[in-house]
This record gives sequence, C-alpha cells and structure tokens, in this order.
Amino acid sequence: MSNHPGISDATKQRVWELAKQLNYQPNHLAAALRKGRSNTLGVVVPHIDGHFFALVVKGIETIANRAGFNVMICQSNEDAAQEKKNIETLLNAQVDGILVSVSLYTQDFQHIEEVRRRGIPLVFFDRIMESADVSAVVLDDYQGGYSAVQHLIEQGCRRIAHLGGPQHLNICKNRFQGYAAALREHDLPVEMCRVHFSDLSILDGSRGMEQLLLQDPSLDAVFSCNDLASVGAMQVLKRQGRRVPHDVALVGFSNELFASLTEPMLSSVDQRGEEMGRTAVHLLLEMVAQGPDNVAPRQVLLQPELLVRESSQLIPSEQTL
Amino acid sequence: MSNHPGISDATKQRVWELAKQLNYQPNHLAAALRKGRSNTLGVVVPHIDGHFFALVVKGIETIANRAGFNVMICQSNEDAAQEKKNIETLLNAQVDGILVSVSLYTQDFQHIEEVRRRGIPLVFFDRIMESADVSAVVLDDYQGGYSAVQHLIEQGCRRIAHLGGPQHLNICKNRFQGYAAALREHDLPVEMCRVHFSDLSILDGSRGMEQLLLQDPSLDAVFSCNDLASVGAMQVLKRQGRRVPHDVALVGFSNELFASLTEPMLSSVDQRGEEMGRTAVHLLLEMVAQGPDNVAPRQVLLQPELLVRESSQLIPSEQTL
DNA sequence: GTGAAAGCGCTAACAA
DNA sequence: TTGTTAGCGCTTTCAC
Repeated sequence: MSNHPGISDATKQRVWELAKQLNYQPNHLAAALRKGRSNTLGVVVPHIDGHFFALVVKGIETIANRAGFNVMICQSNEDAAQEKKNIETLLNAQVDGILVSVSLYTQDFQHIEEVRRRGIPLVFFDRIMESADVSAVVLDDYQGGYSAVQHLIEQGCRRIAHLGGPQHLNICKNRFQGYAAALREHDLPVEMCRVHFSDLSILDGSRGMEQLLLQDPSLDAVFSCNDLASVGAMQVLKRQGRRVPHDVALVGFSNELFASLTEPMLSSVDQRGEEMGRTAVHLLLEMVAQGPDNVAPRQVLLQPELLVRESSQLIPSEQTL
Repeated sequence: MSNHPGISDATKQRVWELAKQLNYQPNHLAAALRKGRSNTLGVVVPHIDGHFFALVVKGIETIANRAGFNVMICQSNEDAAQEKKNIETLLNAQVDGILVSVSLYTQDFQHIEEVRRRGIPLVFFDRIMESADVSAVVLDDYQGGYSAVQHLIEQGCRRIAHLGGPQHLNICKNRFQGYAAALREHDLPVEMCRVHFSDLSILDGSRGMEQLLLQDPSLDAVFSCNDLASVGAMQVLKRQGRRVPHDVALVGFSNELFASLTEPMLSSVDQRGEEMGRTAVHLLLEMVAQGPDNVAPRQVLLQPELLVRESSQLIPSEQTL
C-alpha cells in the first residue's frame, strides 16, 4: 500500500524498506485493470512535422504527464481511413480519453460517434467536427483572417487575393470568412476571381498564385490560409519579377519555423499551438475526472497573434521608426 | 476465444454472433496483464519539431502498428533530466521495449542501465550511447561528413571551415571526423581556426560564422553539422556581402524541410529518417520476440545521401548541362 | 490500524 | 473439440 492515511508511520517505513530490498516494481497495468482506467490519453493529429502540431503535442505532453497521465500519439497522415484506424487503436489500448484534430479529408464521423457511444471522453482541437455538443479548443480563425487582411489594407493594399483550403474544414472556412469580412468592412469587393482553393501544399501555392495572377494581374496582396502555400506563392512572384512586398504583399498562417527563414521573411498568424494543447488536455482531464456526461460540452476560443514581418511591411512601423 | 485452430467453425460463428449482439469489446489491458506484455513500445526523442525526428517517428509508428504494437512517444526537449523522467514514465507504463535517441546533454546513462537491468529490450537510434553491447541504428555520419566535404573540394573549395556540435555526441563527433578525413585525404590541412563548436541553433550558427570569418577571412566553404546552424551562417554571409556559393559555399546536414526554401537553396545530407525508424523497430521487435538476452546486440549503419542544391553548386553538374 | 479475501477480464492449461 | 478453472498484480471492502 502506497501512502494511505490511516496506516501507522512505523508500518509504512517497514513496507518501504522491504520494497526497496526486494526491488519491488509496481505493475501499473494491474492497477489500471483493477481501477478500470489506464491513465493513458490518446491523441490523433494529422501529422507532426510542421511547427504547429509539434507545439500542440508538446503542450499536451507537459500537462498530461504532470497530471500522471501517459500520452499515445497517432498520426493520420491526412488520411481519413488511417484516422479511423488510429481511433480503433486508441480504443483498444483502453485510453481514458481522446484528443482529435481531424484530417483534411475526414467527412464521415462514424468513428467519432463510436467513441462517444462508448462513453470515452473526447475533445477536439484546431480542426473539429462542427456540432453543438462536443468539447473543443480552437483558434479564432475568423479573427486571424480578419486581422491579417485588415493589416494588409492598412498597408495600402486594395486588391487582396486569397489562397484558401478545403471549405468543409472549420479552420479554412473561418479564415476565408474573416478575409471576406475585413474586405467588406472596408468597402472593398470580395471578388471570386481573387480567391483560389486547394489543399495548400507548396505546389498548390505556386499553381494557385499563377492562376490568381492570370485572373487579376493587378492584385497587390495575398492572404494565404497556411505558410506552405505562401512559400509557393512567393516563389512564383519572384520568378515573375514581382517584388514582395512592394508589388505584392504576403501574409501566411501558422507561423511555421521557416517563416522567418524565407526572403523576405514571411508575415504570419500564430496559432498558439502549445497553449491549445494545454487547454485541450485540461478540458479532457476534467471530463475524465467528472465522467463525460457530467460535464457540459465546452468550446474554448484562443486569440491568434499576427506577426508582421518583411513580406507585408510596406509602411515602416512605429517601432522601427 | 478469437481465432484458435482446433475449434469448429460452427462454434466460432455462434460466438462471433453473440459477441456482436452483446456489443462485446475485448479488454486488451486484461490480456496484457495476463500475458505479461502490454503490446506497447516506448520512444524517447529529443524533440519532434524538425523534419528528421518526425520522419523517424512516422517510420516507427508504421511498422509498430502493422505488428500490432502501440507506440508511446516522449520528448526530452534536449534535457537530460526530462529524458530520465521519460524513461521512468515508459517503464511505469510497462512497455515491452524502448527506442531512444539521447538528448544533446545526456552524459550520465544510469537511467539506461536501469532499463537493461530490468530486462526491457532497448534499441538506440541516431544519437546513441557508445558501448559495444547495445543495439543501435545509426547513420554513417562519418561518411556523410566525408562526402559533403569531398563534394566541396570537387567544387574547387580549399579553405573549408566546420560548424560542429557537442563532441561527446556520436553524430557530431563522426561528422567532424569525416570532415577532417576528407581534408587529409586531399592533402588539405585541418586547421582548428577553421572549426567552431556549439549547440547548433540558428544563433549559434551566425555567431560561429562571424567568429570563423574573423579567424580566417579567406575561407571559401563551410560544412555545418546541421541545417539550422547553416541558415544562421547563411544570414551572416549575406549580411557581410559574401555571395553563396561563389564566395563561400555551404553544405548542411539533416535535409530539413526548409533546406529547399532558403535562398540559395541549401545543400544538405539526408539522414534517412523514416528508414531509420523502421529499422530500429524491426530490431526492437526481434528482441521483444526472442527475449533480450537471446539476441546478440547489433549495430545497423545506414548510408546517408548528399543532396546538392544551389548553396554549394559552383560547377554546373552534368545533369544541368 | 491491520490482515484477509474477492474480483477487475483475460488466457493457458487441463479435464471431459 | 469443448467446458472449466486458476491466477496475472493490484485495489477495495470488510471483518478483526
């Protein structure tokens, strides 16, 4: 028995000593079986390359370990079928709760329903299943898009294009809507010839940029739904001899590590990865402790941070002056 | 009982149906307890941002899952104390085997000894504890350093500097030795004024570059132990008005994602991350299956691949012609 | 304050 | 081929 009130200190001492002597190693598996909980949390992410999800995972691990929970991480590799398998794996491992960020292509949510049917606590983060009764931690992507575009307008840009992602994904949809709202707010038209949707790889970014330039050669800025596509766009702009930011200003999203390594350095919206991870675990642990049905589903909205770098700096900032 | 030879198909069928009807969910925890194995593998990596370790983890997950094993990933964040904690966590979770890549600062290996004392199969990858009797999968870092420098020599460089990492780490030591060997092989002197050791962050790279230029303003190439430091070096070179590669050629190590995003694009040595992960799991699973004492420790050496990009291309390659 | 016993859900061994 | 049983190592309960 480890540390129970109502046991004399003398006996405790004796037990401790004997344990050390026999080199006793507690079997947590047996404890887990008996108590009906494994003290393990499962995480499903689209991938862990890229700065953002790595940060989220770091935040998750920190808090979970501190609370005495282990973490099992699975990557869906942006594949819906793999994501389903991951969920099964985690259920098999008898995890006490699951954190999910869905893949680009997840449209069917049966595997998610299965989790809830079994009564396993579940919290979404970043890329969520949009439904009233789930717990989730997300960035205010709408606000992120809005402030990025507002910033571009303040820099004097007027014909602002958008490289967008799959619109069934909450994050891409909201960023696009933030973009549109900012334009409207400043009495600028939202022209669909200035919007291009893709899966946002580097290649998608360059192709998208080429197409946008064909459709409107006069555009003076691009707000991209992620940094990868921004880089592709930047390459095309340079190739065509357009200066960034003077001819075309550029703002990305995610604040990847390489954003400060491009030339010019890429402005981007930071997604608060570590904080998102920490918050999501807190929500989940609460559900684990209280039982999933005793906690009302909650949505937490994190505020993004626009990081202005060279790719969108047209007017010297006050700080620089 | 699930799928045992020596049971009539009819009974199997009946059992299956009843199981479905009662919505039976096997408890793998109980099975693990009974069988004395958890079907879980533990992994300790320094971090998972950065392309290399993300690839390794991906390789590990793929093979492990295919073999019916779960994977628990822990990050040491390059901290020896955290690494020790990670190992304890994994032992507590009753993992069947452990994969480790040690942190930059790990000098004391007691936690590793504890693992072996308990008879838990253990395989190192990339950054290893150098000792005859452990299993490990590593890159041929010596060869990587050698071919990078040979390539620079072939491009006409003669005063080649080195940005090196902590020499107690096998990878850094071997890359440096490969560098030195290539120079010697071509009758070029190994001058310590052209070598700078650090922890290889971007900042370390820039500071190191500044110092190297002070010590020998005539140097015409740099081989860096990683890509991060290369980028720092590149920034300094540009700031000082030296053209890359014409004045100073540059080769990094790791083939990070951003290597093809810098300007000029950074030549780098690829570390075969995914293959390393896959190989390491194979070794580990073998030990798990046979028992750790029934398998002789084995070291696997993977061959690196030099990727020549703009930062070191002085003579047009045949392909380009 | 302490010891004994039951049982978490499964598998392996053995009896029928 | 099938049914029964013991026990993995722990926690919880209850009697002492």
